[in-house]
Amino acid sequence: MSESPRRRIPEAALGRLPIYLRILVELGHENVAQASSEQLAELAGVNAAKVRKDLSYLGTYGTRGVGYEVQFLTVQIQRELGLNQAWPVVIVGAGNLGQAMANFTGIAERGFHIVGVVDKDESKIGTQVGGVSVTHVDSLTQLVQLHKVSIGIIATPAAHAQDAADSLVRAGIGSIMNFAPTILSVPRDVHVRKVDLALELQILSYYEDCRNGNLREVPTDGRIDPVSA
Amino acid sequence: MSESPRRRIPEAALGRLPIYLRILVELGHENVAQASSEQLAELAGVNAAKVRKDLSYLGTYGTRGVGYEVQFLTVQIQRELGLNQAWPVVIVGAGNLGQAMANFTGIAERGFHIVGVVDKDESKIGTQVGGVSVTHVDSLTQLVQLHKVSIGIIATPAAHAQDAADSLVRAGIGSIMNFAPTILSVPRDVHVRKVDLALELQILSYYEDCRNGNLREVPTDGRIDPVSA
DNA sequence: CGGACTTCGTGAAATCATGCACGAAGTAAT
DNA sequence: ATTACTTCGTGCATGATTTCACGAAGTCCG
Repeated sequence: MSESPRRRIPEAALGRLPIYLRILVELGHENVAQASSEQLAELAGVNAAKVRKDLSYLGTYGTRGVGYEVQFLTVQIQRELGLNQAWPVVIVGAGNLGQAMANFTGIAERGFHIVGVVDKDESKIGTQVGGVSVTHVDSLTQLVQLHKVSIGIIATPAAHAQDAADSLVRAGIGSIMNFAPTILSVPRDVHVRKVDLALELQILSYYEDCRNGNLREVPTDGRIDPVSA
Repeated sequence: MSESPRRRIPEAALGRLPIYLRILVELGHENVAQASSEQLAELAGVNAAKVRKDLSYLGTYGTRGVGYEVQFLTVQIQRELGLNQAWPVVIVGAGNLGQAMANFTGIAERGFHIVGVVDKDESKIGTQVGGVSVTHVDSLTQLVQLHKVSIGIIATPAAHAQDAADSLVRAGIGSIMNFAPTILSVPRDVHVRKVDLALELQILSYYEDCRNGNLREVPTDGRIDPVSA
């Protein structure tokens, strides 16, 4: 595995890399030079073997008997995630969520740059949101091409999400983060990640309902009976 | 219609039930009486066999040769998810995200009720957010007990998220939705779901980087070579 | 009624993810 | 150099999830 280990990283592992990255950046700020998989696992709330396996997809960057170099590993993960550039991002929908995303410091801190917020509602156009002024959705293509944007965020009501997606795709975007509770249909080569806030609450509702004695055999003990119908 | 054969639903399937539910509700609004697993799969963007298996965890509610009754199945999923009651919810943090969540209609539409928003910043206290006025975080316990709240949302900066979690746990909450990019430490019986917005963007960044032909060589010596296409 | 057709429910195979356990490779100290 | 100790990398077993494929159970129609 010396030359070109550009194997694809499994989804599950990929989803944890940003977590390790955040932890490493924090450790760096505290001037910690090295960290073992054990320590990282502790901070990430996972198993140490998992940390090692996840990191092994990037290459063999650890030192046995010592651990990982914080600075070095930070850079490797950033590079792997494509974070050695500032990605320009557009937001479609200047409602509460769109505004929240535009103002979200965590996004800017991690190297994403909101270059535009568009909406179809005339009353919102011209208002300042997160340092940019809202423009009409018709300006999307222009915006995308001008700033070479490849990531779009859909923060519209569900009813307009597919329209928003179509506009983004037409404008030439390659990846979409979708907050609307809708299954978008997009060309195969466009990547969509959905974030469904109500869905998350509904899952919590399930667990709360379980806890409240509405019995469903919770997973605390391990063994499950094959109950017949 | 045997007595509830409530075996535990696998996480993966549980995560899709809210999607089926949304689709069924929509179909109901369009006065569609029945739907096959094929149709549901199409609308949910998944495989038909998966739909059937997922639904089979609830019981055998389909009719062979016909499909599923939309109204009936809707109710069954709601019941399974514990959505036959309106869950009161508190939000900790009245920043952009907290406000967006408080105002988010999708949440109210699905039977969740924001009964309070708290913050530690004096300047925010008293302001109206999503129909309630922001109170001090010290009033959390009172709020939780008064409204019998069991679900809390953390929308604070990362630095205060653990404090927020501690307060919620002390107040007696059982489930937490955490927007802060932090691993919370909570008692074992408290359920946490994290929603990490920057993380999602970082994953999109990875795929965009792949798409851009950035076939990253992984040098074992640590040299970083910014390969451009 | 019977045969053609539809669609569910589910065992079994295939795929993916996790966690253990151990050898390999390093450090530290004598 | 040797011994003791640490910690990585990974093969392998186990578990979870997805997908396939097919029998079972229903509808429809002549």
